Amino acid sequence: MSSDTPHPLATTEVDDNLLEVITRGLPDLRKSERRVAEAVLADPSSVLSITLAELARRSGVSEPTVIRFALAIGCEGFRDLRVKLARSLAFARTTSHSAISPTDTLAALVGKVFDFNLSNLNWVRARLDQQTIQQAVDALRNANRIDFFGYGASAIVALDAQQKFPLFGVPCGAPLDGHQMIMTAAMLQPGDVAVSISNTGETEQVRQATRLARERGATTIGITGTQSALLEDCDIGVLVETLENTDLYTPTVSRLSAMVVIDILSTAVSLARDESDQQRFAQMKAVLAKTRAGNRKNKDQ
Amino acid sequence: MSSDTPHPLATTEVDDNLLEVITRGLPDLRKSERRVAEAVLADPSSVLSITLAELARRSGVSEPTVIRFALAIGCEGFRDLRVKLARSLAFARTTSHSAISPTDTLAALVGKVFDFNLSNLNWVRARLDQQTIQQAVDALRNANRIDFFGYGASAIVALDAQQKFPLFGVPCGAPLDGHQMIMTAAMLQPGDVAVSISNTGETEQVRQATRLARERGATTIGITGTQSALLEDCDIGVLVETLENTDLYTPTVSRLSAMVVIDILSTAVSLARDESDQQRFAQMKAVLAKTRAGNRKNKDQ
DNA sequence: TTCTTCAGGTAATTCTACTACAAATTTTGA
DNA sequence: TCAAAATTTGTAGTAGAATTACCTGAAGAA
Repeated sequence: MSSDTPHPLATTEVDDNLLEVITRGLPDLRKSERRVAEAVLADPSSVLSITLAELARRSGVSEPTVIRFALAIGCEGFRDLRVKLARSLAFARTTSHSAISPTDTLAALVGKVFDFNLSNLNWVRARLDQQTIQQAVDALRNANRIDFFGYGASAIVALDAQQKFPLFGVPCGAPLDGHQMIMTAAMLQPGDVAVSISNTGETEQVRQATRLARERGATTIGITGTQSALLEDCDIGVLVETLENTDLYTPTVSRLSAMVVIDILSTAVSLARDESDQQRFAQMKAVLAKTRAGNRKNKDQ
Repeated sequence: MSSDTPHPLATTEVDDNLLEVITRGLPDLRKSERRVAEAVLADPSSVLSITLAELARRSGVSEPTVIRFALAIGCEGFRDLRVKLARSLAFARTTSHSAISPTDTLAALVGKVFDFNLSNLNWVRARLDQQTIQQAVDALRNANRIDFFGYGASAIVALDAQQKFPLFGVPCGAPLDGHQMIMTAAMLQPGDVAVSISNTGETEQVRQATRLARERGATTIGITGTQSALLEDCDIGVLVETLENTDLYTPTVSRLSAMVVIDILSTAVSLARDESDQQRFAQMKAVLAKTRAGNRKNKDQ
């Protein structure tokens, strides 16, 4: 696909979000091409239904310039640009997610909440640093014991993590109050891993436990929503940049994002661990299923 | 959009998967249109890059027939078909060939997990019954007390919900073990609401508590991933249809989906409740922020 | 300045999507 | 059963969309 268009801005990976490619490439474009880029970014979804000539008119440039723009951002022509754009827009249909208002119908509200969460996940995906994730995976796969520290809203993420990781044969904990955290952290030793989760990265209880864990020689992984004090305290700092949460009514995004990151970590770790562990995992699931089928009194899922 | 193409197969909602629309509409198409449909279904992604004439040749029909086919399935022409197809394929791509394999690079894995979660949320969105949600909102906004029942993995969703709803001035609980659930349910009375969460809808502890709550006269809301026994037990049954979880390594989807539904419910309820409650909410946030700023020892977020 | 280079436009060209109409096929009614 | 009506499908033609070739003018270098 991009093999015959070796332009510097050509998309390197399979599905890079086209809008992002455009934004990133903006400075490298020529002046009038940039005008096209801005016109596209101003109202991306409309580009799907208008013609090349119309886009040229909107941008105040000639038609060939639009084509040159398309080629410059790694498309094979205007047709291809439309297809790629449609694909990119499929997830984040609403680029400018309008704020939720009390006058919204329920249908509108449902749409907005979904849109917001979807575009948030896209946002997070685009900004997640793979190297850091790799480091975290490496630390976790070799851990003798893993403890998850989360307080308040982040406690839920910690619990989620704690439910997943034991499946790979590593003992896990998720102490929920400050004292328990300290006690748990105090018991850690080299070879253990502490995963601290806090959206603000300022929660004192979590920070204390993290510092203590580090002093004890454990590897510390921090997961926060902003560059924060907690990340400084950690050996490995995973930054999960969520969409600005200007809206009063959707505080879920940070939790949701963190859970997806946890999902990635646990999946990667489980793949990295050796076969025997995977067998143990399958076995364990089988037993669980049997138990559930037997007396209908067991754990959900 | 579909207003000027009042064809019976026209897409009624925003984003129905086009491939599904085609499959569903197959029997209603005329013979030669069906040939086109089959050609498209045989290799959907290639349609994005070929011309109308080429598709006609592949299908063994004339060019106008291809256009008629496009109109028949609710598109506005071949151009529009390509755009809609590209959008649908953005999801389908993940749905079909997203099995995570041990040979995947970390980057591939990250992409797949995100893709899977994103397309899942889209899936859920398309299948969520607004009427049921409306009923749930109506019940919740008038509740004197709300209890969330979840066990195992679903306990996390219950906790999440329990963290959100008290903000609107209603006392909430989320008992986590079977005994506590029964005790809590036994204390409910008319005017109270019990929200039971279970992906399988078969968890016995949750079902027991739910039945008890209903006997006590409380309104019961069930949130499950499949049509299940639990839904039968409830006054209001919210079905959260997630993507088939064939994959061993991503059990998060059901939890994530349920959390988004909870998000919708809490947002809708908060909008529905009167001003005074909203003020209380803002006040509460202010106090929380002050406390955190003061001693740095408070709740996250 | 004059030459060179390159961004960007004009105009011509090709091809694509679509329309009008006619042929072919199927259905209906006597 | 056959002819008329209705419906499906193809042929041929066309508007206009995307693309290309080429030219102009501006900016920078010698």
